[in-house]
Amino acid sequence: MESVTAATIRARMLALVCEVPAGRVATYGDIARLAGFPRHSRQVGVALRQVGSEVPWHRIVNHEGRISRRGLDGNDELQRYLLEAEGVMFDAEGRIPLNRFRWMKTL
DNA sequence: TGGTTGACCCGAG
DNA sequence: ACTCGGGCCAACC
Repeated sequence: MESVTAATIRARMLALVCEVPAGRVATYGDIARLAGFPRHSRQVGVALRQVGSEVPWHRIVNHEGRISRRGLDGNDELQRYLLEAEGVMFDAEGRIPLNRFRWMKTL
């Protein structure tokens, strides 16, 4: 058996992010759970931070359906722009209705 | 070597 | 709906 390294987990998470189709979103927790590490949701954010355009990072939102803030930088506005361009809609509170847009992985 | 931070989540009250 | 506390751990001082 091969040992499960941090790099392995990261690669697996990123692979799952790539599976999220346009017009749908997934939460950090969803990705962590699907990767087989239910409570490692923070690591999804860590992984996405260093990745570039090879991964649709904008389809990942927090458990409230909101765009997670990164403090500085206006990339969160870009994220909303990209999602709306794919047909994802936000309510008046700036949240995405997860019951409608949440991605459910199909076998 | 050790403490703090952070693109998070969840249960309990 | 909100607060509080615990969990998790790579990255960064």
